[in-house]
This record gives sequence, C-alpha cells and structure tokens, in this order.
Amino acid sequence: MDAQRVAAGQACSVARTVALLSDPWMVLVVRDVGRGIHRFDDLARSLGVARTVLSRRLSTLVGSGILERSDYREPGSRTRPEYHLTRRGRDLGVVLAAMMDFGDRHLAGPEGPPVVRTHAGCGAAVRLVGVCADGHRLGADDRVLLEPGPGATPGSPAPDPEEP
Amino acid sequence: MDAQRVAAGQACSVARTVALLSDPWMVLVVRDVGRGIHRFDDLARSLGVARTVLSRRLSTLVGSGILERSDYREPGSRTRPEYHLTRRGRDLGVVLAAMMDFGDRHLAGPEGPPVVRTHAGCGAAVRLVGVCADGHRLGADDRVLLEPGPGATPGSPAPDPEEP
DNA sequence: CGGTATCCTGAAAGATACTG
DNA sequence: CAGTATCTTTCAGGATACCG
Repeated sequence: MDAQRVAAGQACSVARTVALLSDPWMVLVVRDVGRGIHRFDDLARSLGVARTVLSRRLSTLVGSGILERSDYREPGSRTRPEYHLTRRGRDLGVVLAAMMDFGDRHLAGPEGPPVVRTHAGCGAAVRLVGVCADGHRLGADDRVLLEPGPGATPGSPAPDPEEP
Repeated sequence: MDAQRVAAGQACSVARTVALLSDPWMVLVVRDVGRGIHRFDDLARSLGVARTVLSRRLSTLVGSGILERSDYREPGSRTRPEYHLTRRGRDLGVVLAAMMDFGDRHLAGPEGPPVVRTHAGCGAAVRLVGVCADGHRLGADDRVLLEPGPGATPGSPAPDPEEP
C-alpha cells in the first residue's frame, strides 16, 4: 500500500490532489514553469535536479494535464520544445499560494518573506481567505463545517471543524 | 541533491512548505488529525498505513511543530497519548483547503465533490479567494505580481504572473 | 539543446516480532 | 493500545554515457 495509490483511490479531494503533487519536485516544477521558466535545460539548472528526474517529472505532469509541451519557433532559430501550464496547471496556483501564505507566516526568518505577492494595479499585498457563497469573508474565529457532498462514498466524510 | 534538502534550503516559502509536506502521508495525517482522529491506532486504521511508517511520520510532524503529543486521561481509564494540531498545524488548513478546491474542480467525478465545506452559521459553501490589503477581492482576470520581499536573497525572486 | 538508456546505490516501506 | 527493533526487498535518485 504505497501512499500514492492509497491517496489516489480515496473519495477525498485533498488525497487526490496530494497524489498528483506527491513529490516535492512536482510542486517546484509547477512553480518554476509558472514563473516563466519554460525550457528543459533552464528548469534543470534552476531546480538543481538531475535531468533524468526532471524528464520523468515533466512526463508525469504532462500526462496528468498540468503542463503541456509545445514547440515554439523563434524567428530565425530552429524549433524548441517548451512547457507551459494548462488551465488545470494554473488552477494549482491556489495551492502554491496557500503554501506561500503558510511559509511566510511560519517558515520565514525575522527579515520577512522572500517573495511578496501584490495585486497588479493597486500594488497591495495579497493573501488567501475563505469566503462563503453568501459573500461573508471568513475570519479566524469562523467555523467551517465539513459535510458529505454529492460525490461522497460510504468511506470518507468527516464531522469536524477546520480553520481556513 | 535530494528534493527535500534542496527545497528546505531555498529562499522560497513554497519550497520550504513543500519540504515539510514532502510525503503524501504527511498531508493525510494532518487531514485526519484535523478531522478529529487523535489516536495512533485510529490513525493507522483510517489511513491504511503501516504502523512503523505512521510512527515515523508522527515523530516528524511533532518535531516540526505541526502536531503535539499529549496524554489525556478519560475518567475511569488509564492515560492515553493523543495527537492534536498545534497553531502551526491549524494554519496548514489553508493548504488543505486549497487542495480541496483544486481537487473539487479537477479531480472529482461527475457526481461532484465528496466533501463540502460550509460556513457554520450561514450554511453556505466556502472557497478560497485572494484578497489584497486594500480589500479588493481578486477575480480570475486580476494579475498578481511576484516581487522580491524583505527576506529575499540573491537567489530566488521571480518577475512573472500567477493566478490566485 | 533536449532528451533517453543503463546501471549502481542508498533510503525507506512494510512484514514480523517483540515490549510496556 | 501504542509503539520500537529488526530485517528484507523494492524502488527511485542520480551519475554516466549516448542519440537526434
């Protein structure tokens, strides 16, 4: 029972997502592609990862629809493969953003966060908050309930609070 | 150069957080403890993980300040160890919530999400959105800029958009 | 430049057995 | 019930070498 397979099979969106991102490199590759690093060698250098490993990760990410590989031809050069985020890959941004928020709060040195996210246009810092469909912005003291949804199976649900 | 060590050493909150959550079991343990499963055997059963592995993961999570181990005495029984989320562990909730949002959107079957999060009190569904310090709620078309923060080092920053 | 093929090695998963 | 000790075996990381 390896963790991968266990997680992928559960009726739980956290488990399913974690099965996709199981490996640290997965997240870091998504981060760097999202940052504008699109070529194999650049990724290998930027990440400091073995090329064989990078190759495997890229294949997996393409296979799971997070990245797409396309050939771009810059004027006057030969065609080169590039990796870009798909829609699905871009939607992973919220997970990376959550990791940033957490890391900024708990894992940054006294100097503060290494990177800040700002709202283009207004320039103010951005962070994630929970909002409910009625428009309330949730604070630290608001309780969030977890309840079985339409896709629930006899397995997984959970009657306990959480804090967004 | 294993991913763990590379990630932990980077001036990047995403990398630091991912170094903490590297393994799928880590996330699933945090999920289950947050769901109200606090005892060793219950966790082992709920997760379907080998007890040796669970033991190692719990030690790591306690060591990194995400869980704390305490002994509870129920009236009339002997004392039992229990694991609870620390403040830091509760703050990981935003990462799990982000994973839920992503999994609900991209990895759920046609029936819909297996679990829904609702705002206690109003009962409406909850999701994560980016908000900026000026109070604007960010939509899909708002651009977020990544810029070097106070904790930046000559290494890591990144001038490219992202989508929260 | 952008990979794949191979091989070697170390780490770690998990089965089993034991302790308080 | 809540672990730890030990052992075996698998498996993935990375170095090297090679191809289009």
